[in-house]
Amino acid sequence: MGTAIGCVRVSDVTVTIRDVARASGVHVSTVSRTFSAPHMVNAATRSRVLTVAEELGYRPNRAARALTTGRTHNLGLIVADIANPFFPPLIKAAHSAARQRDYHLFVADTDEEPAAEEELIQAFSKQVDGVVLCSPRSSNKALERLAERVPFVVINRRLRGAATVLMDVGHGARLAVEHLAGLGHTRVALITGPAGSWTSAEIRTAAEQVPGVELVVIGPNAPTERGGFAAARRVRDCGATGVLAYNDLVAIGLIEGLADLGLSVPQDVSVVGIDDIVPGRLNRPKLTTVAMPTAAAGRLAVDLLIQEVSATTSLETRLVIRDSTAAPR
Amino acid sequence: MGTAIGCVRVSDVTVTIRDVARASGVHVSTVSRTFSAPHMVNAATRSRVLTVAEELGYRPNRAARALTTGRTHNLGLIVADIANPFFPPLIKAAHSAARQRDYHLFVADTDEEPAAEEELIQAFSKQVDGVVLCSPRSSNKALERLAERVPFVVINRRLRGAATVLMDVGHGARLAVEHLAGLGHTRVALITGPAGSWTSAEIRTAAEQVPGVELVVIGPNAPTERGGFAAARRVRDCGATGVLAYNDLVAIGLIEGLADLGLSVPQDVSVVGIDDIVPGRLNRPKLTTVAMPTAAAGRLAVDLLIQEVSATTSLETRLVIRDSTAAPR
DNA sequence: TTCAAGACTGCAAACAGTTGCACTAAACCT
DNA sequence: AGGTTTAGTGCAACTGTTTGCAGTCTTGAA
Repeated sequence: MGTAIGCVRVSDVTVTIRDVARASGVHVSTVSRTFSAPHMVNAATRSRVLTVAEELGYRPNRAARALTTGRTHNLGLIVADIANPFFPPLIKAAHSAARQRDYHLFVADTDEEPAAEEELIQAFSKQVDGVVLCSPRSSNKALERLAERVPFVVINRRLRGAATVLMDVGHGARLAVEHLAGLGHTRVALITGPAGSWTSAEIRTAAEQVPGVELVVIGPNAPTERGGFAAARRVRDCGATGVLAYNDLVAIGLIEGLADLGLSVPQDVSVVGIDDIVPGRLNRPKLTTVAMPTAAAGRLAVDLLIQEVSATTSLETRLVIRDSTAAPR
Repeated sequence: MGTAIGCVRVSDVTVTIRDVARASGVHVSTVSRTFSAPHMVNAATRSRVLTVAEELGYRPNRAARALTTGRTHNLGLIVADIANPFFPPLIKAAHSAARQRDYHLFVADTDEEPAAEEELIQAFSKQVDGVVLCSPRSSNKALERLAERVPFVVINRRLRGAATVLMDVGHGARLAVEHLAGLGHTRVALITGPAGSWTSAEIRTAAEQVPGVELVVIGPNAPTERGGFAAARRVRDCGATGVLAYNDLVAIGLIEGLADLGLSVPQDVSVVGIDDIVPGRLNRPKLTTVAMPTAAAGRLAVDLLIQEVSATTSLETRLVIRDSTAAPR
């Protein structure tokens, strides 16, 4: 303890509150208060303690503090796949919101496995004041049980009893189909996601409600570029001139698949994606898409967590029109 | 304390080692040992304690443990920009390596500000066993000072005294230029990065060493899509038929800029990028690029940190040939 | 049979802070 | 002047866990 094995650290001097107390001639409790309740200590004493602390290089030990206060000033963030372009903007925003209030952020990746999700929440529980869960895959029952161990807020899933941040994909999907209709497309294909996906159902219900367009549902499909690529043939065969894809990756794959069949976008087929991830913006043609407010969701989720308010919010989505949609031939 | 304000938690029962001890009729130290040194406790006692612990839902409190052991089983990871497609694979790999050894990972984003970097290391110091720093921007002096407070390993920067993980861009750049030369390109443009970038210098030196090609250096440029877009005109004017770009974003922007000028890739100009980020793989044409082993770097950095070995490693890069390069007209 | 060596387990002191309570002195109010 | 606040500080107990030391009980060997 103290002396590390292998790589020996030069100065293992860990300055504690007691060192500061001794050096500034006050009791430890006074030092403690200068940091956690400054108004309770005399201005002169306070500044003396502060300078001594500065000199000694003292920094309060948050873990030790957590032991008595019960608040760690840490938050957990659990996503399905850090490397999925959908998440990084969310993570970044969550981190920034957390930092602003002097919280640190644990980030974890479940690799799409529900079991890992529960395991991680458990493991975090004592170490964080709360966790934000993105599109959790665990069962309601499991989540409700876990909610007793640690407060959390859920993004992109309805869960009674837990604070919730939703992004209104349904609205976005309707906008997308209306956009296609407005351009003159009357037959629109919907490339759905995996079977049983909440988002996919949401999109479909909304899309079906747009008057004046005939909707051809193609699916289920893998929510990936390959999934989109594979769907190209069925799109061509169904005679649709406009397509709404489950997400941007699918849209990008689809465009490629269509190109393989000699169809170009947007001349022959118009394609709109969902999510507004970076690769879609850089794609050629630049993807028309439903922008999901991932950054806002991340920020909001940590704010809710920190303020311990239990609300359910639905964030607006919007349609970003770029180059992959045009009037039909 | 205990009772949360605002959102009241149902079961605030935090089961401690003492509860388990009482319920299983042994001393706390025995319970402690069944978890942290199982071989020291009798098999029968151990299993009794374990079942009781399980029943009560006991989980050791890592923060409390850290207080005596000095090891938090937490790691910090600091990157310049979480949302930059270069980093997520690295973060994911680091997380996975950490999890494998039962460590948790704090992730932080400096927003490209050196000050934030130092601030974050400070803030982490008591809470982690070490931090991995990606391409730090802080001064050597600042970093050396910080190294006394917490062990760290640096990715993508040489720093004496600190464990280091490098990715050999130079070698990759040479491979790229050789690839172009092999295709028959004799005049190759190099789109450099920002002035003063270590990577950029590295790339240039290596590229210059390839015999048989005339290198035209264009730069400095912003390391972004816009930077690449803006460089298109100069590429056309210099008469090069092959281009090595500072990174994939620049390459993608460049391809777009060239298209704007009526030049297509790879028919008129061959372009190779560096990094191998997802948007490059999804781009059309699919980008030929120098793959940086970001995942390996993240994983290795974490391993070095945990094992407290102070080495400096250089990871191989390799050339991934896709569709943005071809023989010149 | 005796003694030493293990194998377990308990005791209590850390670890780095926070906080309710008690105490002192000064300031305020009639 | 005497009593009552109030501000500032110290005391000590507490947070959940680890760990060196010492004690007890077996076991094995001489």
